[in-house]
Amino acid sequence: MTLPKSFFDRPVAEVARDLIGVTLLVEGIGGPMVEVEAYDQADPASHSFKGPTLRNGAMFGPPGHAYVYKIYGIHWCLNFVCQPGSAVLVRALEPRHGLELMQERRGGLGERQLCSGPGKLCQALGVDIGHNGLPLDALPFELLPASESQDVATGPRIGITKGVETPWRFVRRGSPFLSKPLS
DNA sequence: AGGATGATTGCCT
DNA sequence: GGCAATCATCCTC
Repeated sequence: MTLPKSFFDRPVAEVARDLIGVTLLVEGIGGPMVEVEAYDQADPASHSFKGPTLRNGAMFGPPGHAYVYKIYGIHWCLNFVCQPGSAVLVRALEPRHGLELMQERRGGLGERQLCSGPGKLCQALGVDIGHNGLPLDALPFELLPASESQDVATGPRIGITKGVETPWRFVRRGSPFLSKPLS
């Protein structure tokens, strides 16, 4: 069964860690997540740091919904809203379901390059602003718990200039599908 | 009303 | 390793 909204109504770093290994499907396309990052309102790197705005509105809505935004005018990024002002950015997953469609959307690339980054993942899964605010416990989303315990490692988040000291990047240790090695 | 900027990616040297 | 692409949002005047 797909994860209930209550799964997200917890401290964001805890949710982020527990999401490693959880299978994310959008219209049946996706696979187990191997890299996520946590952001909360006290965090200067977070979109929610300065309070609600038009863009980040979903981050202040109820837990268990999607927050989608466009970055650099080009790429979409998918987040899972947790407690108010906090969310988990989905950065990479292991392509397992719907490989053919993912490759078509991404331009016929190898498996390693299909979902190894937040923008790539959204392109491969067909996520865009139309998904902003949608509940995560209903179609087109499915979130299926991992069947085995996961070897999770943490490190500094990618691509931020503030809040760099908060080690809220969570990865499946040794996964070949990360956006970057842990370092 | 105008300008700086970004939780990125891919192409070029 | 360096940098351009591309634009809605947000902040300042």
